[in-house]
Amino acid sequence: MGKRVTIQDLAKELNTTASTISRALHDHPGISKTMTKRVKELALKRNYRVNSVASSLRAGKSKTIGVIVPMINRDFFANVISGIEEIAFQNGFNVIICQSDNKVEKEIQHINTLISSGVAGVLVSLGFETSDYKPFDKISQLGIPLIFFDRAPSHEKSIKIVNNDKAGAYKAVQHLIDMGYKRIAHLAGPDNLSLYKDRKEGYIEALKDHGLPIEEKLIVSHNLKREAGYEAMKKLMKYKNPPDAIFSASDYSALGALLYLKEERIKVPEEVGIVGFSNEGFTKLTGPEITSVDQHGKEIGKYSAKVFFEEMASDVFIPRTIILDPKLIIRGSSLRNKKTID
Amino acid sequence: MGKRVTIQDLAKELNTTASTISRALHDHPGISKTMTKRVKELALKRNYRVNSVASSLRAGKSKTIGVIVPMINRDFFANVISGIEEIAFQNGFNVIICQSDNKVEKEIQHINTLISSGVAGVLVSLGFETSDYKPFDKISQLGIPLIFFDRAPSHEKSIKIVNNDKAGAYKAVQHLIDMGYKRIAHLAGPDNLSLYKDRKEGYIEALKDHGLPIEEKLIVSHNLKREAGYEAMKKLMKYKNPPDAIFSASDYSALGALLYLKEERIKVPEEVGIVGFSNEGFTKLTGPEITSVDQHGKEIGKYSAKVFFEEMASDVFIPRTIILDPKLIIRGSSLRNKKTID
DNA sequence: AATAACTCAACAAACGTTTGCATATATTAT
DNA sequence: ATAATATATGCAAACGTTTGTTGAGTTATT
Repeated sequence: MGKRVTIQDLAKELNTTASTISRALHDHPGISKTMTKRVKELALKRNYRVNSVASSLRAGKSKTIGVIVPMINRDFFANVISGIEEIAFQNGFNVIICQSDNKVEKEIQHINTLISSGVAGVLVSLGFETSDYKPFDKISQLGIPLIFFDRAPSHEKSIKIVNNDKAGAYKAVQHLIDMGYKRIAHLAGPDNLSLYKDRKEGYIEALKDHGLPIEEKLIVSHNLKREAGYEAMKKLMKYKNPPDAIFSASDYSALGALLYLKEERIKVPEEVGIVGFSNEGFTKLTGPEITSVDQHGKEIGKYSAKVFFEEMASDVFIPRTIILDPKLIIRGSSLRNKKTID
Repeated sequence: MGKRVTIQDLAKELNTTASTISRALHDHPGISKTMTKRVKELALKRNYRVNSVASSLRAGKSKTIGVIVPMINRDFFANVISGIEEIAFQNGFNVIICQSDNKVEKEIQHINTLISSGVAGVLVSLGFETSDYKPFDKISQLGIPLIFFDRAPSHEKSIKIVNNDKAGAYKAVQHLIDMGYKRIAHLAGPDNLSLYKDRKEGYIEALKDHGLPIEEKLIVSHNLKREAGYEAMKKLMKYKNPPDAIFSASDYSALGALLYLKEERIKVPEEVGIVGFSNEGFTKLTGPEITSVDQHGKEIGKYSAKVFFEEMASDVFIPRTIILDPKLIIRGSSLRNKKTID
């Protein structure tokens, strides 16, 4: 069980001091080429690794980025994380990932541990119960860059990387209209998160633009889960005048809706069309495959990380929002021959 | 942009020293109740957070666990990580997650950064190209507990938490035999990872125990991906005497096989039965749903973390293997009425 | 009353790195 | 030859926490 090699050890072996070793390893111009070479060779030979705890302490911050997401076992978040990691590692940073499980108290706990561990920045996607953003202020107050992605606060005082959810929703609904669906219902998420609000607005706007009426009872708020989608679908189909298409703010509830319809032997897409949101991996594995709005998670992750590095370099804080345009992936659940009545 | 509060700040405010503050916060018996109370109140008021970088440096190790996995966008790994986090956070630890993307060089890079960041322990699931375990020795040599889970080295000198893959495979194949399938093919993973070797052995043993012949050409090695499963299935079905069932070491390739069969209008499970491995989320979303072997990832994660804490507490290293029994989840892809010939 | 025992808090060092400043040697200019 | 400059290295402090040791003050013991 060997003790870890430090620059002191290297210094002793070369009859010099820690400062010289440190400078040599960092290619400081004040150190001679020969010395630099000797040091680097010895460091390699002795398998020296910088103690980044010590260097973080000295520097006042670490080369670590904290990421808080609701959960990692969602394709979208897993992809975002991959994107973040890619950029982070390129810059010699590593990443601490925290799952909030959509719970406010866990978010707060994670904020505290991240601050304690001296992260250089924090990237957050909010849980959908979070409406109080104060706990996050602690981070900014300490001068730690704070960047929201995907699920961001509704106010304008932060840095956000988000999808243009409204445009995505609009595309989805427009597509359903193009396919000839007339009574399009919406499974909506909680309004306190702007992205769900935006999806709903996109839905409404698309209907309006095409002269279709907005019916309150066709908009069902739910918790985005499969079960909720199933129940919502059941409820909707019990109406005297049921919808002929569903645009869901979540793939999971879209799947729930699909499962209900299959149980009831209602044909998809012939009788009812379905479009989901997020392009989860499973959407191309169902029968029929589910049309969905892709949010290119990896890109969002990369952007978020890049913005963090920008933010770290600059010393003025400029709130801003970067909006990425999502893409509609059309699949079987909404692809029917257009039935025109007129 | 407020400066961070330190114990020095608190000490100054209470006309005492940092050591007293530190001890008070840790309920050291040598500090009076009154003093302890005063300190804690002030700490709360000033929103003091321990600087864990400093405390890690002082302690010689941090309260962080490093986790290296091939990728996080797999249900199994996502669940393992959830399990690890749960136990870690209970113990006041946090978790750094690194994705190796199944690349050896990334594993090595991650090992180095984890050592640099002074993690207290490392939990690893190997990439499937890793056959040289030496890079991991560095970790143990520094006295850092190293625990493998799921994809572990084949040798006996490490601590591992693994599934009883052989038993899982045996159950899967036995089930296929029970269902009346006679020519069962196996989509095998690389032999250098014990878990794939074990799955193959379970397959072979089950066949033997039931008096079925082992045919080399029914065992196809592949890279576990969907595309490979598709191609393997295509190849197998071209034989003059094709298999009537597939036991795949991966759900993804099982899905690939299923997709090929559907394309060819070969009925599952009537003509060909399919069983996968891992119980990925999508297996219950396909048509028909795919029978699979569940590895209860969350449990593995929890075990791994617990073993790490045990290991940290003890000072003798005892190589050991903890084996969890996987469970067969029977679904539509293998559930047919038994056809007996005899 | 003198000493022992105890309680509480301060002192100081250490963890490993980085960096401003000082110093010593070598080089060049005058 | 001497002063000015350049080059290369050493010294020491700092980051914030923890902890062994010391010391002052108080209470108990004889």
